[in-house]
Amino acid sequence: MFILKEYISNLIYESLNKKIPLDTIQRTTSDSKLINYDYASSIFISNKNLDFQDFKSRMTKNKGIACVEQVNDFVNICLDRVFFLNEFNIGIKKEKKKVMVEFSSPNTNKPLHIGHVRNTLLGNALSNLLSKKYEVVRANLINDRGIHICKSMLAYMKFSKFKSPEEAKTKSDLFVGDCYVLFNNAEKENPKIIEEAEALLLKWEAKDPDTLVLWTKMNDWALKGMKKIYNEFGIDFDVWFFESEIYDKGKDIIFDAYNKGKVELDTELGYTVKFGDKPEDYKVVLRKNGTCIYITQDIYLAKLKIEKYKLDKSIYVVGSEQNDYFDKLIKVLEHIGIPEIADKMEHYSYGMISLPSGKLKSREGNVVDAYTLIDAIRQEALEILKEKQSNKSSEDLKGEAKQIADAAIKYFILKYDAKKDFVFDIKTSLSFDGNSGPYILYSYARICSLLKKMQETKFKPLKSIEKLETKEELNLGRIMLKYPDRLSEAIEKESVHFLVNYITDLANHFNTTYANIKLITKDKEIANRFLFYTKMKSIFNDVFAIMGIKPLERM
RNA sequence: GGCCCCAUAGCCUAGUUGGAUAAGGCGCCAGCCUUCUAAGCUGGAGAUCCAGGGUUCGAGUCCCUGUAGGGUCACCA
Repeated sequence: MFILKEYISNLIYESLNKKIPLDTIQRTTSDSKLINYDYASSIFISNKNLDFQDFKSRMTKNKGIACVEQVNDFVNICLDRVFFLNEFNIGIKKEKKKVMVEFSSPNTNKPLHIGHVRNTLLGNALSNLLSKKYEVVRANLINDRGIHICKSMLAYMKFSKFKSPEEAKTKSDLFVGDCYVLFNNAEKENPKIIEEAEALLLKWEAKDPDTLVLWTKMNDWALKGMKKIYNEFGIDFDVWFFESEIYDKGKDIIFDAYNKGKVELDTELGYTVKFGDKPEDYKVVLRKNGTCIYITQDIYLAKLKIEKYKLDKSIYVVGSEQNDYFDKLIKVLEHIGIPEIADKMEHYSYGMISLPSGKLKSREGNVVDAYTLIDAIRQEALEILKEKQSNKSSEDLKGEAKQIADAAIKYFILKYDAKKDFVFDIKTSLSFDGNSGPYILYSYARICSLLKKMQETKFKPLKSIEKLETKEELNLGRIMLKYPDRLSEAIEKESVHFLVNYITDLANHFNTTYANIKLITKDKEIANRFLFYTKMKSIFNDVFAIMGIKPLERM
């Protein structure tokens, strides 16, 4: 697969007789201004003494270079798009590197909410994206122990009107979440109830049989619901870590570092790493009584991941509210003498989702849980389908509505730059027209339908594309050729939204062409177009696969 | 208060190592279905790119200051 940026930069470099360094040859962006060209370079602005005519004559000798012109101080290059389209195929050169992406990582005391949905879809798409180039291990860390779990358990025993989700006629993870809300309401009345939850945690840690039975039961309820959502979104994990199995590990690492003098035992704070003299440079890593805190486990897990799975990189998809925490975690690892672990860790931070009413607060039940989101959007999709395909029963349309809703959610979540916060308003956020999941799905269905209609004409097939028939399709070809560049940039920058924007742009131009040009005409033209739009379809398929969207052949 | 993130049309966003006329969508206005799928397409109005300074041939993009918003400052996870 040609990455044009590299390919052309190299040609320019060669054609200038290597008078300037390769890395100063830059592509200029502003793609919308390059409709007639494929590539622009500003080298002649910063290197006025270069001989353009000489450059041009060398450059045009290369295969696939159609023209080289000087416009407004830029060197614009147009390619023989047909030549490159025939060379074009999906797939990027693999690199022998192993990357773990940990994402989703839910607590088992409450159901997944919109914030987890962002995490999960983002982590999944990032994994898909990186697996184009690297070997990727998908990991999920289940936060299945701790005081918050005990709160739900206690409330279940004391306040729940129902014995089970079945009895309450509610989804099992929502049921657990309801218990959590019950606890927090009770705590407002009686703050001392927290002591009972703490007592329950001690019983859990002492492996009290009755407590363990209840804990197992409620965790199963929570996990069952979460797995259902993973399943619906088409998300799999290769590795599951359970906090309950590792929460008290990591002490040895701390004690070892303590013996080496890297960790201090502060009589006030406990076992502490001190990067500097000020209190903000301290990080407690173990309680003074020797019991573990969260970071103790994280230190252990960081090491475990990298050593057991022989990783070159360990990515954590975790919200931006934990930026400082991850900075500290990495610093601690460096400081206690395992920088080789720290070096491989990366916090993939993403922004918060808030509701029009304000911040998400799951303890008050002020959340959009994943089911509410999914159900609402499916219902909406079904209504639209019923209107458009009134000849079918609503049972028949349900499957299609599901897929459209799925695409709408995924597009909506993935189109944003991951690091940005956004406000989520279920009524207005998930659009079915314009820049949306349904829009790219619809464009794809049109391409499929077009190809099918073309086949029905029984045209004489060609081995390769011979020409692009219209100005519009020449432009489409230009956009298609950018795909490898976009893909490699997206991998490089770990930015899924590059591709979401790209595919929207491609869909946009395709629809323009479709509306303005009659595409099924003479045999010879159909033969060219069939190959051309088949390639376009493969780009859609590739991006859909990364986004985790299942395409529809018709809608 | 310290540290971190962010600021682009009425609204939501893109703007990929600084480059040509700041791009798309929503909403608004005017059009396009007897012809390959109208969840579509065409045209129009709408932007002192938060403010001020700096670096540069050139700044939405880099640097400084300020302002607004968000995050975070636990022996919570």
